[in-house]
Amino acid sequence: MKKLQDLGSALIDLLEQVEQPLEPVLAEMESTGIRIDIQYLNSLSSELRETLESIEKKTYEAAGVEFNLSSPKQLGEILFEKLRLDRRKSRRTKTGWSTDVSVLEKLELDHPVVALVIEHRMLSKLRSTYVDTLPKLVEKETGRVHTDFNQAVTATGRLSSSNPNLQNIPIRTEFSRRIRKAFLPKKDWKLLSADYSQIELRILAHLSGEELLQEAFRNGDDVHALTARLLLDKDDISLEERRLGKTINFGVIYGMGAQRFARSTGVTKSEAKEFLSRFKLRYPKIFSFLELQERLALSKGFVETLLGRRRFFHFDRNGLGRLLGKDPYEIDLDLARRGGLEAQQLRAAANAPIQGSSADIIKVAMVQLQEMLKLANLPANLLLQVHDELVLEVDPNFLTEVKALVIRTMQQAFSLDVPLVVDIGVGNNWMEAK
DNA sequence: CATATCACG
DNA sequence: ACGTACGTGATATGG
Repeated sequence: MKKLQDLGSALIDLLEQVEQPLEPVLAEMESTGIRIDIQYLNSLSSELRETLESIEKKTYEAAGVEFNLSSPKQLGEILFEKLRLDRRKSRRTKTGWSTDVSVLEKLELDHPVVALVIEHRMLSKLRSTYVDTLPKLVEKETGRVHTDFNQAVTATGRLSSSNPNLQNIPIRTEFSRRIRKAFLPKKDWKLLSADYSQIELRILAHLSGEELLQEAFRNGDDVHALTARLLLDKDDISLEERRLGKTINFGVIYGMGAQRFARSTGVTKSEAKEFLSRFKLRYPKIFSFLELQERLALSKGFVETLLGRRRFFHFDRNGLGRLLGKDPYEIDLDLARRGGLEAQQLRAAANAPIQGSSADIIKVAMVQLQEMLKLANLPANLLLQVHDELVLEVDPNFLTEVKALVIRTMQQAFSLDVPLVVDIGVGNNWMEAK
C-alpha cells in the first residue's frame, strides 16, 4: 500500500474500487464453471480422426514419402529439399525453414501436398487443443470445466485464462464453430453472450479526441467503411475495400507498418505507404496521440489507462533510458525507434492505454453486473470473460430482464466522449449465442 | 526445456 | 538499407 500511495490516488482507487471487488466475482465464475457436452465432443473427435487419417494418406501419396506431419522440421525438409519448392517464399528459423500458415499459403498453388498440410494443421490443432482436451477436464459430478482467471499476469491489465484457456476457444472457421456448440448453459437455461462493439477503436477515438472518428461513432456510422472512403477518396465502397479500411483501423492500434499492411491486404508496398500517410493526414489526432504515448514511455517510464493503470518500461540506461525526465516533445521518435527491440517496446507503449482501458471498462462492468444480479436475486450466472465479451447462463423466464441489465450495465460502465455499444445474443450453446 | 506453430481478443 | 502488429496460453516435436 505504501508503494501504491506514493504512485498516486488513482492507483489506490483502481485497486480498491475495481481489482479487489473483481476478485470474488472471478472466484465465483471459476467455481461455477461452464457446462460441456462430452458426448458431442467425443463424436467430433472420431470424425476428426477419420478425416485426419484420410488427409495423411493423401499427403504421403502426394509427397511420395511418409513423415510426421506434426513436425515442422520434417515438413520443411520435405517441402524445400525433397520437393524443391521455392525457398524464397519461406524464411530461415533457428531449426530450418519456416512452414507456418502464411508460408504454406504462398506455396499452395505450387504443389498439391501444401493444401493438404494446411487442412491437416488446422484440424489437428483443433483436435489436440480442444476436442480431445476439454472432455478430460470436465468435473464428473457437475459436467463443467473450471478455468483459472488470472488477475495479475498481463502487462496491460487484461485478464488471462488458463487450465484450460477458455479465452481462445475457436470461432473463425467453419469447423471451429462446431466446437463452440459444445459449450452449454445449465439444463433448460439459455447461454447469453454480450460483447462491446469495437471498444478499442472507440477508446482510441475518445483518448485521441479525433473528431471525425468520434462523430462517426456518435452517428452510428460504419467506421471501417468511413476509413476506406477517406483513404480511397470516394463515396461508394465495396466489401473488399471495407476490409482494407478495417485492416488499417486495427493495424494502427498495433503500430502496423507498410510492409505488414501490404502483406495482409494484398496491395503493393508503395500503395500501403500511400494509405498509411493518407490515414495520418485524415486522422491527425490519432497519430499525435499514439506518438505521445511513445514519448511518455520514454520521458516518464510509463503510460496510463483511463483508470490510471500503469504499464512501466525499462529502457537501457546507456541508450533510450537517458531520455528519462526529458520533455516528451523534445524527444526524436524516429531516432528512438531505430533499434528493433526498442521499436517493439514503443509500439507496446502506444497500444497499452487502449488495450488496458478496455480492460478497465469491462472489469468495472463485471463488478457492477454481479452486484446487480445479486441485489435483484436474478437467476443468472456470469461464466466467462473474453476481453470484450461476457458470457452468462440465464433462466429463460428472466431473459428479458437480464438482457436489459447486461446491456445497460456494460454500456454505462464508463462514460466516454463516444457511445459504448453492446451487442447481445442468446442461444442453446455458445455458437448460437454469438 | 527451447522452439515453432496457432487458437483467441 | 532495413525493418514493425499489440496482448495472451497450449500443443507437439526434438534435444
